[in-house]
Formats: sequence, structure tokens, C-alpha cells
Amino acid sequence: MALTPRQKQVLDFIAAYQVENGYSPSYEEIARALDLASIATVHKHISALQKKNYLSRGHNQSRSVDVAPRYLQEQRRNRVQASLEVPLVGTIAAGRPVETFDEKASVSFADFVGHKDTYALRVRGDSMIEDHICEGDMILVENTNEARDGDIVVALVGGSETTLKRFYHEPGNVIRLQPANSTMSPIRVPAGEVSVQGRLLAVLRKYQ
Amino acid sequence: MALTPRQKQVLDFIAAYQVENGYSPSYEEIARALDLASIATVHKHISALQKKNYLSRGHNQSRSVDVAPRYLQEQRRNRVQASLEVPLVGTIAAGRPVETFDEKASVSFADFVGHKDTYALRVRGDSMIEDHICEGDMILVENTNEARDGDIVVALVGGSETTLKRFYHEPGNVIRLQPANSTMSPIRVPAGEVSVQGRLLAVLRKYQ
DNA sequence: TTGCTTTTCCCCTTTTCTTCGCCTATGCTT
DNA sequence: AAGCATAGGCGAAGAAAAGGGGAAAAGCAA
Repeated sequence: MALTPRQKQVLDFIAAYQVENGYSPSYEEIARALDLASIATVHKHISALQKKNYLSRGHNQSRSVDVAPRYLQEQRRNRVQASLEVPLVGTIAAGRPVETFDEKASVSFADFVGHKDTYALRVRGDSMIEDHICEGDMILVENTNEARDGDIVVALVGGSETTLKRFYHEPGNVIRLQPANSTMSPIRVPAGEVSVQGRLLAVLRKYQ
Repeated sequence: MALTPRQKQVLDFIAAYQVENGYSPSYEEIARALDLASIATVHKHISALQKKNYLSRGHNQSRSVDVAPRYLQEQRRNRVQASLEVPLVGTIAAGRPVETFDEKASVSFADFVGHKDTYALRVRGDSMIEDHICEGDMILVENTNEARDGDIVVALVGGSETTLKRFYHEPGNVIRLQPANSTMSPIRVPAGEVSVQGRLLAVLRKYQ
């Protein structure tokens, strides 16, 4: 589902316009910007972009096109930057010397992201503290709707609450969202009222 | 299913073009870049690459070739891959929706390494468990000999044991190395017998 | 209702991909 | 040496997608 040059131009213009004005351009404005004589052409481009999941829009609603998160992510990913790697020199343990190993000599961010569709969140609250995920930690989340029992997921419950919990199926088409905090109770809801927004890939914690 | 030299050239060009432009090259452009007179030759290369699972494409769709994850992985292994950034989309907490902030924010490895002399270690044992540093976690360590009270440091004690502990000065030129585990006792040694090998910068934990 | 906007229909040209036949090397197998 | 497979290459014809247009119908908000 790759973009064509013209489609990318349309998408770039819409994204820039939104940043500039805070709302979306009309077809007329897009046509002027791209030097098109007919708004029918704009409509075709936008339909194509929507089919490729780069845009969303409401039917017959004016100025309702909106760039999908996918685009913003791809933009960032294409920002070329020097690769940062640090040497991985061994393991450390209480009461033992550093054991050096030479198998994998370095660590890079790619080892922690590794997926195309990833985003980050900052953790607030202590609901996963017994899994050693703390307030202020950064988590990397794979953007997926699928989860297996025991996965730690970002879950949207009842359309309004988003939360980080362990995911389990229970009998009767019920999902249990299990906090890792003995002072909190698990959430049990019908499967239809939960949507998985992502799966935990990594925890990053920075000191100082 | 290894690549031939020419196939690798085609693949590398396509990947570079995509990063550069945000969309795929046409056969015509590939032919020009590789100094080929016929786009039929390009077509053959691309078909071969698809058969070897290095590319995907849509039938009869222009500029639809896309490099497969396989290629990106192999690149990453060769350290040619640029450092990745992931969008930071907000905070997550139990019982509250994701609060998105400023769409521009992103996280990169640079945020965790900085420009310091840094190395990585894998953690073994539970001596820092109450600071939520677990067995198997990767830690990033700044290569320094200096530490302030309360810093978590990599310390070499008595020339043989290396350990991860919190660092404190005590009266009488004594250093206390404090584990974060109530079942363990702090280590108290004369300052001359301890050398700080590094200071904890970050904890990275990977799932799956 | 009016004005702004989106959607749809039918038309067109250009770009791009696919396929076909044919060619030259190189290396491996009888 | 002959036969065969494979990588690499060329040119041209045909077909489909991308890109573009005008006009009119249809939605929506003031």
C-alpha cells in the first residue's frame, strides 16, 4: 500500500495545512495548492489515500479529512539520523565480577523497537508496579489489535478509559484486565467492550 | 535464496529511494539508476526479488514495490540502519484516557544515551529489585569514576567483585553500597577499596 | 434558501507495468 | 565438446493504473 508521488504531495499539503491552521483544507484549497483545475481530481486522491489508510474523513462533512497516525509515524521514521549504538560488555550481578561475553557486541534502539508500527507512552500511576513498571517510565507499544493471554496491553475499555494491564480471556466471552498491584482489582468486561490498542514491547526508564 | 549482486543493487536502490522520497521508484527510474536500457530487465529483477521474498508489490500498480521486513532486518543486522524514533503520544494511567500531548514529541535512543561515554550491561540477580531493576534488564551505564550520594553505580569492590548498588559516603572515609532488597545487607568498605566503574543512566527492559 | 463543500458520472491523456521473443555470457553436468 | 540452467540484458506491443478535467447532483450549516 505504498503512496504515489502525487498522493504524497496531497498528504503532505494536508498535514502542513493542519499544522498551520488547526483545521483541514477544503478540496478547493487543495486543488489550488497543487495547481489542479478540478476538485474531482482532489476527491480521487483523497479517496485513494483513505483506501490506503493514510487519511480518515467523515462522509459529506466539510473539512473533515484528517491524516492518520500512520503518516506521522512514517514521517518521523524517515528522519535520517546517525545510528546510536552502545557496546554491550557483559552481565553484572551482586557479588560476581562482570562477565564479558562477545556474542552480541552492542545494543541499538532497533533492538527495542524492531517493529514498523510503534509508539511510546509515559506511564502514570502504580497499577503495574509489581511487574516493575513505574510512574514516569516510558513504554514502547506495538500498534496492534491482537493480544494473547498474559500479554501486557494498552486497552480501551468502554470507549473512554485507556489503561495498561495484563490481558486474559475468561469463560463466557469475558476479558480480564489484570493489574500488577495487589491493592487493585482486576477489570472484567464483555469482550465487545474492550479494544486492544497495543502490546507492550519494552520499558525504558531514565535516571537524572 | 541469496541475492545476486545485481539484485542487491536493485534492492538497495529501491530502499534508498523510498527513504529519500517517501514513495517507490518506477521501473523507468530504476533502469536509469542502474544504467539499464530496458525496463523489461528491471521487471525481471523485481520478479526475482519478489520470488525470494525480498520485495512485495501489487499487480499492475505503479510504484507499488515495497521492501519486505526481511530486508530491513538484514540491514539492521549490518548496522546500516539509521537510529529509530518513535512518536511519544501521551501518558497512560489506570482509569483515565490516554492524554495526548503535542503531536510533535518523539523518543529516540539519543534521549537515553546522550553524548556520553556509555556502555550496556545485562542485569543478573535481584539486588536492586525494590528499585524495580530486574533480572534480565539491560542497563545503560555512563563510563565515569565519579558518583554522588544516592546514585546507582557499577562498583568494583576489592578488585574482584563488580556490583550494581546505590552509592553513599559515610563518616570515617567509608563507602556504603546499598542494595535495594530488604533481604540483603549493605556493603561497607574503606573508600580506597571501592572504585566506581560507572553511573546508571537508564534501564531498558524488553518483552518477548 | 443560499452558499460552501463534497460526491458522482463520464470523459480524456500520460505514466507505468506486464508480457513476449530473442540475445549473450558463465558455470555446471554429462 | 555438447547440453543445459541461470543471470543479465534488449525492444516493442498491449493493458492497466495514475492523473487529470467539466458539469451537475447532493449534503450541510447558517
